[in-house]
Amino acid sequence: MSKSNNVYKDAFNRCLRLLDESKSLPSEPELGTLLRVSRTTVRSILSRMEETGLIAWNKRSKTVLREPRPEDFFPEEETDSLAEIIERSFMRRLLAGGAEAGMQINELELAREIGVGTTSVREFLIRFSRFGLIEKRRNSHWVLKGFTRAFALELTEIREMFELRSAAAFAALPQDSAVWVDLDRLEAEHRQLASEIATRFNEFSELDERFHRLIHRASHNRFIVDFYDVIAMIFHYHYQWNKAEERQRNEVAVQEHLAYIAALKSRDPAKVDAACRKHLKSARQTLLSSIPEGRQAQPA
Amino acid sequence: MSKSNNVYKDAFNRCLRLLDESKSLPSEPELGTLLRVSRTTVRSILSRMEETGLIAWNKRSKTVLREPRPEDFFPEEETDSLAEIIERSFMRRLLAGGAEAGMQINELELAREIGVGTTSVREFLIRFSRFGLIEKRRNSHWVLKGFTRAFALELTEIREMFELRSAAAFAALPQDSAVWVDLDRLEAEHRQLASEIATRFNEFSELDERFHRLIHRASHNRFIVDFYDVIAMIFHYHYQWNKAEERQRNEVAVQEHLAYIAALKSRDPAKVDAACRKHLKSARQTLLSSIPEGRQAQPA
DNA sequence: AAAATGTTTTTTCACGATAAAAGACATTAC
DNA sequence: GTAATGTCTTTTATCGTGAAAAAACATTTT
Repeated sequence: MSKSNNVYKDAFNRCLRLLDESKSLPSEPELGTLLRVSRTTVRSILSRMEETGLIAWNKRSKTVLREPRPEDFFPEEETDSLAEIIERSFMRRLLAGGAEAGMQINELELAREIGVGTTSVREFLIRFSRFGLIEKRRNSHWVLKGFTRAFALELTEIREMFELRSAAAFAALPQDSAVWVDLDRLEAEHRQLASEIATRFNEFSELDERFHRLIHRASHNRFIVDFYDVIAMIFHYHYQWNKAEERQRNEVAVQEHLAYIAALKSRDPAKVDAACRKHLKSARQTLLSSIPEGRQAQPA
Repeated sequence: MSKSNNVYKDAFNRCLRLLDESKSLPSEPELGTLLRVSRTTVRSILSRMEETGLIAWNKRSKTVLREPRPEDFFPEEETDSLAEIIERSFMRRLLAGGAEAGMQINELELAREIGVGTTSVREFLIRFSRFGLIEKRRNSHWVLKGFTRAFALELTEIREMFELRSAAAFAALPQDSAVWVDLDRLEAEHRQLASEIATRFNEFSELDERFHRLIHRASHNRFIVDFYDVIAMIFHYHYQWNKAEERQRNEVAVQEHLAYIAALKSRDPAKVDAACRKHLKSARQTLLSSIPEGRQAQPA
């Protein structure tokens, strides 16, 4: 099978949404930049749009002929990259229980189960290993270390160390730095969300990530910035998995963020430290409370 | 070609060294544990040893017939894993200059140049990416970020954060913890090395790594422990590359380690902090002084 | 019956091959 | 002459395949 054309399909779908708004499309290179794909892919998209009667295409003129209909879109599941498919399958198995620490991971079995080649699974596992949840035995299998309380504590320890430092660096940034504008924008989005929290509470996780990434970037340290990928991954699946009290939790978190933003704007190190600690503490509580464990605490 | 039998060759060589000392070999499972390979590999080794007249092998009896000769050994270069070969080639190119930041890395070209398949190169790059020196453009090439001053500063910033914390945790460990015995042993090795520094200064880097890993382990945090891999990699190549003042540097470092060890044994947090800081500061200096750069400091 | 040896099966590692996607070069349009 | 389009080349992503190595199972030995 070699390679799926999900890049094309995904870009095609995104291009369809562009069609709505304009009566003619820009140049091929411009479209490529817009959709973040090469011109080769842009041309495939245009070809298909011409074939299905969406546009009339003649050299520079690309006139929109009709509104895109639902059936013009490629099915969502065909737009995912293999890496995404593998990650989802893997995380489902990991979180769906039966994933005891110490269990061994079989590349071949995983590949067969997901219906992909072993190479892709291997590459996924290597990439995934930096999250600290699996470990390779040289010349042999991978070992699952498990989504345990210990993992959550180790993760949050680093997170707290990094974020306190980043927040301090952020507050020390000169007044004319572009980040203050970004922060203002995020603050506005937080206020907006807070006022409509009853209906939009599930949009928090995306805002949360953007907010923390902005702060971490102030560290100007690639290791700190990259570590946020680990946190983001864990929280992403954590949110999907643990829906209990979601609205309540997010409402609290939004308020903590607003206090944290206010502290940053005050540029007073002590206030920043306090607000940051307070928010991180409750984030840790949330994560910990969602991990069952306690097994060793209940002897038979 | 599919797969080299370097595991077998390496284990064979190590087994030859075992031969020297004993007149008969232990059981197959025991040998497997000793050499850290499977029994399948052990049996291949025994077969060859029998063929080349090194041992007489009949079921449980494996009698050594003669001393191994130099020609019995497989050439050293055939015992390296592909990953090691690729890493060395890659680092040579990276450090041998001409590796400007921003340069793009071509998987196919690298693979051809080293004489290996693309899969191995891809997997290497993915594994290597966690060191923060390269970055992937989605669906496209890798970008070299370069072994720059900024890299060194970001790396040491994290290192210092982690090591100060680990050292504090170490000092707080109960007196009956096994680490104190390990520390005593390392201290003895340091004293030994210090007394013979004139001739053995090049053995320091290995001792250095073992010492710092022991300390980092006290953090009981996988992210801290794993981060030492980044440091170890950088220092490994750094030592190979920058031989200037090596003896002098190592002599200083050994003394700093001894002071650091004394501080740990005192279990006084303030002393530990001071000794740790002092050593880390000079480690940073050493690393920084070996990085040319200064390019932006000399405008045309 | 425990632990070794002997045999078979399964898994990992690495390759070459091929379609998708990117990129480079040549040509045309404004 | 700049910026687009048209065409061709190179690189990346993924698979199936086969040998090396591990692991599982069966048989012997002490």
